Amino acid sequence: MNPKLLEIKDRFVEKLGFLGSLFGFNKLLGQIYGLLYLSPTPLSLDEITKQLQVSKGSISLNIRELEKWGGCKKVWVKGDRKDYYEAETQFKNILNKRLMDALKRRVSTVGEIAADTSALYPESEQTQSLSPEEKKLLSFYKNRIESLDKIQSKLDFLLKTLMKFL
Amino acid sequence: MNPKLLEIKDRFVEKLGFLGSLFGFNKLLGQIYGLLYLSPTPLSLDEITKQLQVSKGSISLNIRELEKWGGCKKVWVKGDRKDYYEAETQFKNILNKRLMDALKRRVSTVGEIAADTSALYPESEQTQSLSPEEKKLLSFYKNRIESLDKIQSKLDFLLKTLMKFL
DNA sequence: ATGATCGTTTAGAATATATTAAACGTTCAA
DNA sequence: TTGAACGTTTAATATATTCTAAACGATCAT
Repeated sequence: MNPKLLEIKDRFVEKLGFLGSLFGFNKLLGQIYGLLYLSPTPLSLDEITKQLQVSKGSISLNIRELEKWGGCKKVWVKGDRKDYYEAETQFKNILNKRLMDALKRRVSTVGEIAADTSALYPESEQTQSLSPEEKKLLSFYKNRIESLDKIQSKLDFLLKTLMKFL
Repeated sequence: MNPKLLEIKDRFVEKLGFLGSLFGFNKLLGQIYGLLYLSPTPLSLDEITKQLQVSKGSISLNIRELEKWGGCKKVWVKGDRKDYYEAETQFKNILNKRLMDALKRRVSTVGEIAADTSALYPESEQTQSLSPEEKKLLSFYKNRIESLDKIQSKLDFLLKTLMKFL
């Protein structure tokens, strides 16, 4: 391959690895995406392995992860047994399918914390036995935990709004 | 401390550690935030160390990180040399001050990749010496990299819109 | 059937990250 | 001017993550 073009590709792959790690993915996952993104044709595991100089196992693992996130998809190449992959270039799809799901799941965790913790609140009979300071502290806890719950609803709304824009 | 209340606090702290790691922070950072969030009064490094059973060094490191993200702030306690911290409870502030900055920085990285990589494009004279297939590949690269740049603008717009909602 | 070619799994090695304990510099009170 | 009380830094350790190489099962051509 022409050294100039190779340099572009390598640099791009490197940067996408960095971008991936910025977003909390494995660096290799980002690199694979970069490689597929700059490939006019689908690539097989072998080719990816050769181009990135990484073990087959790692590629196998990360490309499935990438697929799970909607970053690439398997394509069938006539007359070849190998699995071929191509990049999902519609960024909208990647965002919608997976990233948003993950984001929503994270946001909902906020609400789960409130639900989970409030299950530990003492029954009203038990509350009687608390000292005045303890009663005060308990209601402080309740207040704070409740506002966390409200935040969750807000974030939820924000996400839904955001998704309509995409 | 009353065991019932202690249990609530501990559970809450644990969950916030988990939440923190979900969002790519150090678990301890989340726990510290949880602890401060459920404390009616500001806490000193020592108290945090004692309550979380973690070394002073770790706390020092992570609380500064937390502060950097707008999750807590130092407060002055009259007559005490120690640093005291309290949670930032206005979630809006945390989001605005730091999380959004970080998100914007990440998004802008996408654009930087395009700028950085396109700096490697060969000069037009050099392009002459490329074979027809190479020329084709180069324009393919240019196309893909350009669309990445467009995505960056879109994301940028989305973020700005989102921030207005907050 | 046999062997070659796939992708996957896995146990151990390599690497990166988080944590501790101790040393350190500063500040302040005596 | 000491020394005690702070928060920070750091070097070593512990832990978690990532990666490799080899084993494996499945599929296909012969």
